[in-house]
Amino acid sequence: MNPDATDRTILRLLQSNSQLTIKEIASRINLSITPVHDRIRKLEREGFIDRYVALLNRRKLGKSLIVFCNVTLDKQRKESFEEFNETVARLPEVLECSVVSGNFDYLLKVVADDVEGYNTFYQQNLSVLKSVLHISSFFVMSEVKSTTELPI
Amino acid sequence: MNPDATDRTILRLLQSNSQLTIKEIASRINLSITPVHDRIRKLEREGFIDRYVALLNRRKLGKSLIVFCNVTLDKQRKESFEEFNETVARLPEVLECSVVSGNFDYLLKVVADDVEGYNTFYQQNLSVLKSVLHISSFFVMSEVKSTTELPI
DNA sequence: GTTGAAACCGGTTGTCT
DNA sequence: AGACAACCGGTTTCAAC
Repeated sequence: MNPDATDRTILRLLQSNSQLTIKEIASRINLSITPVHDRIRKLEREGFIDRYVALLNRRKLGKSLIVFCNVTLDKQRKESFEEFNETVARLPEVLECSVVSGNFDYLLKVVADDVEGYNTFYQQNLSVLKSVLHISSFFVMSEVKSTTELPI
Repeated sequence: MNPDATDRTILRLLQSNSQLTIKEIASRINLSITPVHDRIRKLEREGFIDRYVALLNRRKLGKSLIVFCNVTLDKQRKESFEEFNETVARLPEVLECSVVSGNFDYLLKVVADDVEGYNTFYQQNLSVLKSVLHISSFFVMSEVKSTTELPI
Protein backbone atom coordinates (compact mmCIF):
# COMPACT_ATOMS: atom_id res chain seq x y z
CA MET A 1 0.00 0.00 0.00
CA ASN A 2 2.62 2.56 1.00
CA PRO A 3 5.45 3.15 -1.44
CA ASP A 4 8.85 2.20 -0.07
CA ALA A 5 12.11 3.99 -0.79
CA THR A 6 12.52 2.18 -4.12
CA ASP A 7 9.00 3.10 -5.21
CA ARG A 8 9.61 6.73 -4.32
CA THR A 9 12.82 6.78 -6.33
CA ILE A 10 10.91 5.44 -9.31
CA LEU A 11 8.22 8.08 -8.84
CA ARG A 12 10.86 10.79 -8.60
CA LEU A 13 12.41 9.64 -11.87
CA LEU A 14 9.08 9.40 -13.68
CA GLN A 15 7.82 12.79 -12.60
CA SER A 16 11.01 14.28 -13.97
CA ASN A 17 10.97 12.27 -17.20
CA SER A 18 8.24 9.82 -18.02
CA GLN A 19 10.03 8.63 -21.15
CA LEU A 20 12.73 6.82 -19.23
CA THR A 21 12.66 3.18 -20.25
CA ILE A 22 12.20 0.52 -17.63
CA LYS A 23 15.66 -0.63 -18.58
CA GLU A 24 17.19 2.76 -17.76
CA ILE A 25 15.33 3.05 -14.47
CA ALA A 26 16.35 -0.47 -13.54
CA SER A 27 20.02 0.23 -14.13
CA ARG A 28 19.90 3.48 -12.14
CA ILE A 29 18.48 1.81 -9.07
CA ASN A 30 20.39 -1.44 -9.47
CA LEU A 31 17.45 -3.71 -10.01
CA SER A 32 16.46 -5.96 -12.86
CA ILE A 33 13.70 -5.10 -15.29
CA THR A 34 11.02 -7.32 -13.82
CA PRO A 35 10.58 -5.71 -10.37
CA VAL A 36 10.79 -2.21 -11.85
CA HIS A 37 8.09 -3.08 -14.32
CA ASP A 38 5.88 -4.58 -11.63
CA ARG A 39 6.39 -1.60 -9.29
CA ILE A 40 5.45 0.94 -11.95
CA ARG A 41 2.28 -0.95 -12.86
CA LYS A 42 1.41 -1.18 -9.18
CA LEU A 43 1.98 2.55 -8.64
CA GLU A 44 -0.28 3.27 -11.61
CA ARG A 45 -2.94 0.83 -10.49
CA GLU A 46 -3.02 2.20 -6.97
CA GLY A 47 -3.29 5.80 -8.12
CA PHE A 48 0.08 7.20 -7.10
CA ILE A 49 0.53 8.18 -10.72
CA ASP A 50 -2.42 10.22 -11.94
CA ARG A 51 -1.42 10.53 -15.56
CA TYR A 52 1.33 10.90 -18.09
CA VAL A 53 1.37 14.17 -19.99
CA ALA A 54 3.44 16.26 -22.34
CA LEU A 55 4.27 19.71 -20.99
CA LEU A 56 4.07 22.20 -23.81
CA ASN A 57 6.01 25.39 -24.21
CA ARG A 58 3.64 28.28 -23.51
CA ARG A 59 5.62 30.97 -25.29
CA LYS A 60 6.18 28.90 -28.40
CA LEU A 61 2.42 28.58 -28.63
CA GLY A 62 1.81 32.28 -28.17
CA LYS A 63 0.56 32.01 -24.60
CA SER A 64 3.05 34.48 -23.21
CA LEU A 65 1.00 35.88 -20.38
CA ILE A 66 -0.01 34.40 -17.07
CA VAL A 67 -2.36 36.26 -14.79
CA PHE A 68 -3.35 35.34 -11.27
CA CYS A 69 -6.64 36.73 -10.17
CA ASN A 70 -8.43 36.97 -6.89
CA VAL A 71 -12.16 36.61 -7.14
CA THR A 72 -14.72 37.48 -4.49
CA LEU A 73 -18.19 36.03 -4.92
CA ASP A 74 -21.56 37.45 -4.04
CA LYS A 75 -22.29 35.29 -1.04
CA GLN A 76 -25.88 36.42 -0.74
CA ARG A 77 -26.61 34.13 -3.66
CA LYS A 78 -26.21 30.57 -2.45
CA GLU A 79 -25.89 29.25 -6.02
CA SER A 80 -22.82 31.42 -6.52
CA PHE A 81 -20.17 28.86 -5.63
CA GLU A 82 -21.60 26.03 -7.69
CA GLU A 83 -22.17 28.31 -10.62
CA PHE A 84 -18.68 29.73 -10.49
CA ASN A 85 -16.99 26.33 -10.09
CA GLU A 86 -18.77 24.90 -13.09
CA THR A 87 -18.08 27.89 -15.28
CA VAL A 88 -14.40 27.98 -14.43
CA ALA A 89 -13.97 24.26 -15.00
CA ARG A 90 -15.15 24.75 -18.57
CA LEU A 91 -12.87 27.68 -19.37
CA PRO A 92 -9.68 26.34 -20.97
CA GLU A 93 -7.80 29.57 -20.22
CA VAL A 94 -8.12 28.83 -16.49
CA LEU A 95 -5.34 26.41 -15.58
CA GLU A 96 -5.92 26.47 -11.85
CA CYS A 97 -8.71 27.53 -9.57
CA SER A 98 -8.60 27.21 -5.81
CA VAL A 99 -10.82 28.23 -2.94
CA VAL A 100 -8.49 30.00 -0.53
CA SER A 101 -8.54 31.31 2.99
CA GLY A 102 -8.25 35.05 3.54
CA ASN A 103 -9.86 38.17 2.16
CA PHE A 104 -11.00 36.84 -1.17
CA ASP A 105 -12.64 33.57 -2.21
CA TYR A 106 -10.81 32.19 -5.22
CA LEU A 107 -7.35 32.33 -6.68
CA LEU A 108 -7.24 31.66 -10.43
CA LYS A 109 -4.30 31.11 -12.72
CA VAL A 110 -5.15 32.18 -16.25
CA VAL A 111 -3.14 32.02 -19.49
CA ALA A 112 -3.54 34.43 -22.36
CA ASP A 113 -1.70 35.52 -25.47
CA ASP A 114 -1.10 39.03 -24.15
CA VAL A 115 -2.67 41.78 -22.07
CA GLU A 116 -5.26 42.46 -24.72
CA GLY A 117 -6.15 38.78 -24.93
CA TYR A 118 -6.54 38.66 -21.17
CA ASN A 119 -8.78 41.69 -21.24
CA THR A 120 -11.04 40.02 -23.78
CA PHE A 121 -11.17 36.86 -21.69
CA TYR A 122 -11.87 38.88 -18.57
CA GLN A 123 -14.66 40.92 -20.13
CA GLN A 124 -16.33 38.00 -21.85
CA ASN A 125 -15.96 35.24 -19.32
CA LEU A 126 -15.37 36.56 -15.82
CA SER A 127 -16.84 40.00 -15.36
CA VAL A 128 -20.18 38.87 -16.83
CA LEU A 129 -20.80 36.26 -14.14
CA LYS A 130 -23.62 37.18 -11.80
CA SER A 131 -21.95 35.27 -9.00
CA VAL A 132 -18.87 37.51 -9.10
CA LEU A 133 -18.65 40.52 -6.82
CA HIS A 134 -15.05 41.60 -7.30
CA ILE A 135 -11.90 40.61 -9.22
CA SER A 136 -8.29 41.76 -8.87
CA SER A 137 -5.78 40.69 -11.51
CA PHE A 138 -2.05 40.28 -10.96
CA PHE A 139 0.11 39.96 -14.03
CA VAL A 140 3.11 37.66 -13.94
CA MET A 141 6.15 39.67 -14.96
CA SER A 142 8.68 36.90 -14.50
CA GLU A 143 8.36 33.19 -13.87
CA VAL A 144 11.12 32.30 -11.44
CA LYS A 145 10.09 28.67 -11.05
CA SER A 146 7.41 26.39 -12.39
CA THR A 147 7.41 22.66 -11.83
CA THR A 148 4.99 19.76 -11.56
CA GLU A 149 7.45 17.73 -9.48
CA LEU A 150 6.37 17.02 -5.93
CA PRO A 151 8.96 16.74 -3.14
CA ILE A 152 9.02 13.03 -2.31
CA MET B 1 8.03 26.69 -38.02
CA ASN B 2 4.45 27.34 -36.97
CA PRO B 3 2.36 24.33 -36.04
CA ASP B 4 -0.61 23.81 -38.33
CA ALA B 5 -4.01 22.51 -37.32
CA THR B 6 -2.80 18.88 -37.42
CA ASP B 7 0.20 19.69 -35.24
CA ARG B 8 -2.01 21.43 -32.73
CA THR B 9 -4.34 18.46 -32.59
CA ILE B 10 -1.37 16.22 -31.87
CA LEU B 11 -0.17 18.60 -29.15
CA ARG B 12 -3.62 18.67 -27.64
CA LEU B 13 -3.72 14.88 -27.50
CA LEU B 14 -0.22 14.57 -26.06
CA GLN B 15 -0.73 17.15 -23.33
CA SER B 16 -3.78 15.23 -22.25
CA ASN B 17 -2.14 11.80 -22.46
CA SER B 18 1.45 11.34 -23.49
CA GLN B 19 1.13 7.57 -23.52
CA LEU B 20 -1.03 7.55 -26.61
CA THR B 21 0.74 5.49 -29.22
CA ILE B 22 1.56 7.00 -32.55
CA LYS B 23 -0.79 4.41 -33.97
CA GLU B 24 -3.70 5.63 -31.86
CA ILE B 25 -3.02 9.27 -32.65
CA ALA B 26 -2.74 8.44 -36.33
CA SER B 27 -6.10 6.70 -36.41
CA ARG B 28 -7.80 9.54 -34.54
CA ILE B 29 -6.65 12.13 -37.02
CA ASN B 30 -6.96 9.89 -40.06
CA LEU B 31 -3.31 9.78 -40.98
CA SER B 32 -0.79 7.01 -41.26
CA ILE B 33 1.94 6.41 -38.72
CA THR B 34 4.78 8.06 -40.61
CA PRO B 35 3.56 11.68 -40.74
CA VAL B 36 2.43 11.53 -37.12
CA HIS B 37 5.81 10.22 -36.08
CA ASP B 38 7.63 12.90 -38.05
CA ARG B 39 5.42 15.67 -36.74
CA ILE B 40 5.92 14.66 -33.11
CA ARG B 41 9.70 14.53 -33.52
CA LYS B 42 9.61 17.93 -35.18
CA LEU B 43 7.48 19.41 -32.39
CA GLU B 44 9.96 18.04 -29.86
CA ARG B 45 12.99 19.25 -31.78
CA GLU B 46 11.62 22.74 -32.20
CA GLY B 47 10.71 23.06 -28.54
CA PHE B 48 6.93 23.04 -28.66
CA ILE B 49 7.07 20.10 -26.30
CA ASP B 50 9.18 20.89 -23.25
CA ARG B 51 9.09 17.50 -21.60
CA TYR B 52 7.17 14.36 -20.82
CA VAL B 53 6.31 13.82 -17.18
CA ALA B 54 4.25 11.70 -14.84
CA LEU B 55 1.82 13.69 -12.73
CA LEU B 56 1.72 12.20 -9.27
CA ASN B 57 -1.18 12.15 -6.86
CA ARG B 58 -0.41 14.66 -4.12
CA ARG B 59 -2.78 13.28 -1.53
CA LYS B 60 -1.66 9.69 -2.01
CA LEU B 61 1.85 10.90 -1.23
CA GLY B 62 0.81 12.78 1.87
CA LYS B 63 1.11 16.25 0.34
CA SER B 64 -2.42 17.28 1.18
CA LEU B 65 -1.87 20.99 1.61
CA ILE B 66 -1.23 23.72 -0.92
CA VAL B 67 -0.47 27.22 0.24
CA PHE B 68 -0.14 30.30 -1.89
CA CYS B 69 1.95 33.02 -0.38
CA ASN B 70 2.60 36.61 -1.21
CA VAL B 71 6.10 37.76 -0.47
CA THR B 72 7.34 41.33 -0.28
CA LEU B 73 11.08 41.86 -0.45
CA ASP B 74 13.27 44.43 1.20
CA LYS B 75 13.98 46.56 -1.84
CA GLN B 76 16.63 48.65 -0.11
CA ARG B 77 18.93 45.68 -0.57
CA LYS B 78 19.66 45.30 -4.24
CA GLU B 79 20.85 41.72 -3.82
CA SER B 80 17.41 40.78 -2.51
CA PHE B 81 15.85 39.61 -5.75
CA GLU B 82 18.76 37.45 -6.87
CA GLU B 83 19.11 35.97 -3.42
CA PHE B 84 15.42 35.17 -3.17
CA ASN B 85 15.18 33.69 -6.67
CA GLU B 86 18.07 31.34 -6.10
CA THR B 87 16.84 30.21 -2.71
CA VAL B 88 13.35 29.52 -3.94
CA ALA B 89 14.58 27.59 -6.98
CA ARG B 90 16.32 25.18 -4.64
CA LEU B 91 13.36 24.58 -2.34
CA PRO B 92 11.48 21.48 -3.56
CA GLU B 93 8.35 22.47 -1.63
CA VAL B 94 7.98 25.54 -3.86
CA LEU B 95 6.27 24.39 -7.05
CA GLU B 96 5.81 27.82 -8.55
CA CYS B 97 7.27 31.25 -7.98
CA SER B 98 6.35 34.31 -9.99
CA VAL B 99 7.17 37.98 -9.86
CA VAL B 100 3.81 39.70 -10.04
CA SER B 101 2.43 43.19 -10.51
CA GLY B 102 0.57 44.80 -7.64
CA ASN B 103 1.09 45.31 -3.94
CA PHE B 104 3.47 42.48 -3.26
CA ASP B 105 6.48 41.13 -5.18
CA TYR B 106 6.16 37.37 -5.45
CA LEU B 107 3.44 34.79 -5.54
CA LEU B 108 4.55 31.32 -4.45
CA LYS B 109 2.77 28.02 -4.61
CA VAL B 110 3.98 25.70 -1.88
CA VAL B 111 3.08 22.08 -1.05
CA ALA B 112 3.21 20.61 2.42
CA ASP B 113 1.93 17.59 4.31
CA ASP B 114 -0.31 19.68 6.54
CA VAL B 115 -0.54 23.00 8.34
CA GLU B 116 2.14 21.98 10.80
CA GLY B 117 4.43 20.93 7.97
CA TYR B 118 3.86 24.24 6.25
CA ASN B 119 4.66 26.10 9.44
CA THR B 120 7.96 24.25 9.74
CA PHE B 121 8.81 25.02 6.12
CA TYR B 122 7.82 28.64 6.61
CA GLN B 123 9.88 29.12 9.76
CA GLN B 124 12.94 27.32 8.48
CA ASN B 125 13.07 28.42 4.86
CA LEU B 126 11.14 31.60 4.25
CA SER B 127 10.97 33.75 7.35
CA VAL B 128 14.72 33.46 7.91
CA LEU B 129 15.61 35.10 4.60
CA LYS B 130 17.14 38.54 5.05
CA SER B 131 15.72 39.61 1.70
CA VAL B 132 12.15 39.06 2.88
CA LEU B 133 10.17 41.93 4.38
CA HIS B 134 6.70 40.45 4.59
CA ILE B 135 4.81 37.24 3.83
CA SER B 136 1.08 36.48 3.75
CA SER B 137 -0.04 32.88 3.41
CA PHE B 138 -3.31 31.72 1.85
CA PHE B 139 -4.32 28.13 2.42
CA VAL B 140 -6.07 26.25 -0.33
CA MET B 141 -9.29 24.86 1.07
CA SER B 142 -10.55 23.32 -2.13
CA GLU B 143 -8.96 22.73 -5.51
CA VAL B 144 -11.65 23.41 -8.08
CA LYS B 145 -9.40 22.92 -11.09
CA SER B 146 -5.80 22.07 -11.74
CA THR B 147 -4.46 21.28 -15.17
CA THR B 148 -1.25 21.50 -17.15
CA GLU B 149 -3.14 21.62 -20.46
CA LEU B 150 -2.81 24.84 -22.39
CA PRO B 151 -5.67 26.08 -24.56
CA ILE B 152 -4.47 25.52 -28.13
C1' DG C 1 14.02 -10.43 -5.71
C1' DT C 2 16.96 -12.51 -10.32
C1' DT C 3 17.62 -14.58 -14.82
C1' DG C 4 16.40 -16.02 -19.35
C1' DA C 5 13.22 -16.81 -23.12
C1' DA C 6 9.52 -15.90 -26.11
C1' DA C 7 5.72 -13.26 -28.13
C1' DC C 8 4.21 -8.97 -29.00
C1' DC C 9 3.91 -4.36 -30.24
C1' DG C 10 5.32 0.21 -31.01
C1' DG C 11 9.05 3.07 -32.67
C1' DT C 12 12.15 3.87 -36.33
C1' DT C 13 13.98 4.05 -40.91
C1' DG C 14 14.12 3.67 -45.91
C1' DT C 15 11.69 3.65 -50.07
C1' DC C 16 7.99 4.64 -52.88
C1' DT C 17 4.10 7.51 -54.56
C1' DA D 1 3.86 15.30 -47.29
C1' DG D 2 1.76 10.84 -46.75
C1' DA D 3 1.67 5.50 -47.34
C1' DC D 4 3.86 0.94 -47.00
C1' DA D 5 7.06 -2.48 -45.38
C1' DA D 6 10.92 -4.27 -42.90
C1' DC D 7 13.81 -3.98 -38.83
C1' DC D 8 14.98 -3.00 -34.10
C1' DG D 9 14.26 -2.40 -29.34
C1' DG D 10 11.47 -2.18 -25.35
C1' DT D 11 7.51 -4.18 -22.97
C1' DT D 12 5.11 -7.86 -21.25
C1' DT D 13 4.39 -12.42 -19.60
C1' DC D 14 6.10 -16.72 -18.36
C1' DA D 15 8.93 -20.17 -16.08
C1' DA D 16 12.40 -21.42 -12.96
C1' DC D 17 15.49 -20.29 -9.29
